Amino acid sequence: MQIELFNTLTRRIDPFEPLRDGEVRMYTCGPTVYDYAHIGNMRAFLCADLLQRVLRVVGGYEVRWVMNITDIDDKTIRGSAPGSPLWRPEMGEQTDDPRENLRRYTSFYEQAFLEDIERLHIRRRDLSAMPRATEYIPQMQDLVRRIVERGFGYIAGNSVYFDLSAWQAVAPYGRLLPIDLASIKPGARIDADQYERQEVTDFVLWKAWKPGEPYWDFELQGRQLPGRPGWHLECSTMEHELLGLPFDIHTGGIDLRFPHHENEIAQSMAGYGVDPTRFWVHNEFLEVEGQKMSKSLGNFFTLRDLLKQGIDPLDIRFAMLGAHYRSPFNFTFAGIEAARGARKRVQEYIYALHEPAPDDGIHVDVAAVRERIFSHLAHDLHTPKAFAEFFSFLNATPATALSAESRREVLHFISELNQIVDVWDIAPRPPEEIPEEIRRLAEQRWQLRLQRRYAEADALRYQIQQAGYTIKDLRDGYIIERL
RNA sequence: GGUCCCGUAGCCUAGUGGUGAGGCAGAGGUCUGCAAAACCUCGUACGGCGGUUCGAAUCCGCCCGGGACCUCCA
Repeated sequence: MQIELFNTLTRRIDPFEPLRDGEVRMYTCGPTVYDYAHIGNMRAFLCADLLQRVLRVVGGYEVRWVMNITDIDDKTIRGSAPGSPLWRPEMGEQTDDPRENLRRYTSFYEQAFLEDIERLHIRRRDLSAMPRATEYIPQMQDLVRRIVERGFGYIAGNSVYFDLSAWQAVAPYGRLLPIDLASIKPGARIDADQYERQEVTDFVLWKAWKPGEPYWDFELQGRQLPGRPGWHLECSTMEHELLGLPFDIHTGGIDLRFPHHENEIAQSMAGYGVDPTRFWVHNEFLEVEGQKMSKSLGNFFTLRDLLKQGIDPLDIRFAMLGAHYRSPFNFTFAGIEAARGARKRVQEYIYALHEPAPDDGIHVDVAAVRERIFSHLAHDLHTPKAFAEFFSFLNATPATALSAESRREVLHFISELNQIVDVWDIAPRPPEEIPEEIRRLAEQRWQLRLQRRYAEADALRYQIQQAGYTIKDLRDGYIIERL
């Protein structure tokens, strides 16, 4: 099916075709591993995951998906510095080597991140690579060298900067977000990489070493410039190395449009001579109870915070997919509760599809429903419309009324849909592990009930409920379920 | 201060000029000894005030509220 995507570059929904036949190359700006990821970060990765799954399942493409790990920047350096309050015992002992400390610190949070995304069913197997920035230092240095050689970079104070005015003389800048060009101050430089979005200025490509910080040797134009890469540089380099330029789709949070992605474009074009990607896909932010999520408001959550509260990560996944990726998603606990109920309802429907069908079961046109739902997904990942369509179908088509053949077809379709949504179990209802004691009580109750000794039967049911199980009476028997 | 987005029934989420939107919660009903589950039925909502129009949630203006980027905790 033809996929269409909103492209930040063109500001409209464009039909998508990969540059190479049948294969989509896609890059996602990954986490900076300085702390546990929060649910706002998670939304961005979930949106990317949705996109790559829709490309595979609806578009029928092979997808080569790369998400980087930023393991060198101000925050990771600060966190791994000697005496840092952020250092945790699980990271081991701090050493005399800043680079080794950085490695221990970031690998701890990288591991935590991998665990987090796995819980949200962002599958490691779908990612063809998760490169760490520190493993591509020589390639980054090569890109800096290219940029300088072509006259778009210069050395100043042992750092290397991108010469924005030289660049603007030959190419447009501000393609992703209209930038007020008048605010550009010629020659002004920015060193900070704390997601530097200070001003439209010459941004740093290579940052000079400061005592105590990790550094890599770098020789440029006969000068020794020990230091580390600037933030924007890593993505430009790793895309080039792992996907090849140009590639198809670049995703990230909407905040990264400027300056990060804008600078990425400038670097890649200036250094490699290639406009790196054709589709820029940006997801909107997450809010909490209608407010910006921030530590000062006390509404700041990591995924782990929510798991501690007993929330099922798949309910979070389902809730987030319920909002369109270009709309703000309002995270509320009531919303998660609603998602839980809706998800469970579908799960029960799936279980019911596995049960024996009546002889007079009705037939449904599954192909038509599939077509409608998938075309909503194909049209700029419109999950809300797809879900509305899906639930309308479920409402109109009770599982219990379906013929055996239709049940198979519906099940097959839901299983296909679940290759994208990935929050349901397509298998039959798993047998409950019911303790012998509970089974005995339930059987006793059933016998009492057959004898119409209801008061005694109810007392037993109450006892069973206290033990955490519930009885559902059927026509000729009963089932026991865990509460 | 500049540029821009949003405000939909109790709660979420779609919908950009002209029948019904989807989910959760809630109400009534069928079934059941009772219940649970399942199934059926039920909600004329569009922040406020003006304006344009035969007709506005949808367009325009102002106001209120939330958010984004431009000036580092996404």
